[in-house]
Amino acid sequence: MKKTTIYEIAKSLGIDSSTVSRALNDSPRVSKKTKVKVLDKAKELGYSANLLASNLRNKKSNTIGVVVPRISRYFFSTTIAGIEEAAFSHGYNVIISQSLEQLEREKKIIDNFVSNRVDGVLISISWETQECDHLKKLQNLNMPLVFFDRHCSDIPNSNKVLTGDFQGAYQATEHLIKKGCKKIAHFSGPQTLELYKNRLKGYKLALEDNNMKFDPILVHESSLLKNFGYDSMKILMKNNNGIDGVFSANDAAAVGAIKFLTTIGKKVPEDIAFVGFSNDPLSEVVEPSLTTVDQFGFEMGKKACELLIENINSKNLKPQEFKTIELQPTLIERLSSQKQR
Amino acid sequence: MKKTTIYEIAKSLGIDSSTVSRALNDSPRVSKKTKVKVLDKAKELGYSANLLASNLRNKKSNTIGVVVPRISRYFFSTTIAGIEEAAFSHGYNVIISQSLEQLEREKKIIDNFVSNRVDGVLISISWETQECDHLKKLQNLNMPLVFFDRHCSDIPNSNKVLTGDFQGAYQATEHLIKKGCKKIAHFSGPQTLELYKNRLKGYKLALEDNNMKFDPILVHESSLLKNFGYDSMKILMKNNNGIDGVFSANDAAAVGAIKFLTTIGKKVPEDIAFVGFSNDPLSEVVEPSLTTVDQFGFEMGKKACELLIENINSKNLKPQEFKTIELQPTLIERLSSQKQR
DNA sequence: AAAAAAAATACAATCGATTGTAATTTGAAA
DNA sequence: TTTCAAATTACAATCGATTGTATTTTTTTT
Repeated sequence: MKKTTIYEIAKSLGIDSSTVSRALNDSPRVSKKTKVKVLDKAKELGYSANLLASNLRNKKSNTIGVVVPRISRYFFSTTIAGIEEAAFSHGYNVIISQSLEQLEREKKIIDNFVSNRVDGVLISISWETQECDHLKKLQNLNMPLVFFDRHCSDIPNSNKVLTGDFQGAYQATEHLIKKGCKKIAHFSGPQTLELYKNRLKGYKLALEDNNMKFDPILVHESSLLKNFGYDSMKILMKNNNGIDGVFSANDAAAVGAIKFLTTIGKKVPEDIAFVGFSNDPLSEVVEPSLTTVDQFGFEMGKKACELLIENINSKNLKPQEFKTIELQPTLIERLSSQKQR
Repeated sequence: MKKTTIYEIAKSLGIDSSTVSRALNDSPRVSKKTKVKVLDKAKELGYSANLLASNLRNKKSNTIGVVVPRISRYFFSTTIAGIEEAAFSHGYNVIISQSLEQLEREKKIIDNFVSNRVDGVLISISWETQECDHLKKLQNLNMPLVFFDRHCSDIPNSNKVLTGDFQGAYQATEHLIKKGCKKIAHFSGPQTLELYKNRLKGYKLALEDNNMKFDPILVHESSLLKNFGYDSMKILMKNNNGIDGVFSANDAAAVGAIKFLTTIGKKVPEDIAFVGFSNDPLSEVVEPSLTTVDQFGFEMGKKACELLIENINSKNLKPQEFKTIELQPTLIERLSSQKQR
């Protein structure tokens, strides 16, 4: 079942392949009459352009490479939906690979993207990614690169679309304080990632600004999976140190913690109030519903992709000025923080 | 920043490009000595094979096209994770596009895949997809195609990886009956999709096998979003027809329904027991936790991708026998169905 | 040392589309 | 009708890697 090429069209019409090519691309150098003939014949023969050939010649693949830690994590899948949306409307394809939080895999993926000559790369780095030589290589190759959500502090000159993690965390913590919490714990994520550092900083500053002292013992660092939230809460309760609020750097851990409290008969928010981060679908469903910080994953993906495409188009035009877009998150108040004062 | 080609390597070593190519591919026709020289020079010049060129020549893109209705739906993102896993380990790239449940978009995506000469296509069709000419076209082009989860009854001769929807639904319904439910409602999805038809059939047969009469008034068809579950439950309760169990064709709708019952003070499972479908993360978190049917999305994606790759490799060897793999789902018992008899 | 066999390398066409340049055709002006 | 510019179309090289065939070099055999 060989596919038709422009040569077949050309031969069967007795004209040259270059004319066929120009006709198909609606070039002004071809007469209307021939264009019609070519288009008709193309349809008749079921012609479908071979983009492999076209891309080779044009040195452009119309493809964007995306690296995420894990596709099935809700935030990332939303992000991808946004990327897909923007890419689709600009005529780009999207290759997606997951690093599974492994640096080695991430490197392989990047190499593969280079070999496939993607026009640009969107990445949210893995936990393990500390030195970013593989990404610097991209920049040296002059290949547009945009970070989203998780970036490399190692590379100052780069395009990024981030959440206002600091502000979000500050708001979340301040919200708990306003609701009357006196002793607030924090579930934090891997400190290799800037974003968790920033959420921690936001938490810290909100405390200080409200004359509450920051106590490292109240900060639990983990991968923030649900069961870690459960376990962290257990430990905190065992030490029985009068905690009455928790700001969790993600929703899953908060949900785990709430589930633990339910098992021991503690009330949320009366005994302990909660704020999470991300607005995961879980947060709306858990009992009581979880106050959280919406990160706008879809918009982030869309913005990141648009920024990348902008970059692709302006390639080599000017010494690129790097942009950092920060999407300001919004606190969504639900029941888990509605403490009576 | 021009990229190095085999010609540069060849020239700088004073040998022919064909030798370089063979050296890079570790062909036995090249001496070890030259291989070493070539490899060294390649590294020195930062050579990265241009797969656009290679793919054109080899008529193989090493890329798999995937169409899903919506990436951010948990089941599909899990499925994609499975696909990615299998693809990665076989050296394939994955292009992902979402139909957003629109036939027109689906058609465009397929055309694009053909133009990009993907080696095969994995698809879970949209709601709107009833006639599948665009997919038949793929088959005519001799392009391997595997359906997963949602397939086209229109195309009998095809490869599919499906859930045992009938069996799952049967089990779920029977489970409710065994727990003592006497009047069981069913939330069903769009009947354009085989899978919802099958879940309905399973529900029906389980009733009949247990001498309970099937009452169409108890079947609510919707898109199964959370709020539809909420609304359906409201309607069912308004009619006050003594329902004491619900089998929902997905988890979101069940969660919505449970949330409604909470607002009117009805108890789950005491007053009304629930079983959902899919084992969405929500199902574990909702209060009470939702008994559901695990669909093994990851395995489905992996299996589908492996089947596709098998197909790609055996292309043209034999008149393809079509396979349908059915993954048998498992009932996960949680609290929402633990009714006292 | 010459002949034959084997190993290594070079030449050249190919995948399918694009594009600068050259050649031809068309139509208008003289 | 001739002339010249404009509109069409054809020719040929190119993108970068692959591969069958031809040629050269090396090794083995006699």
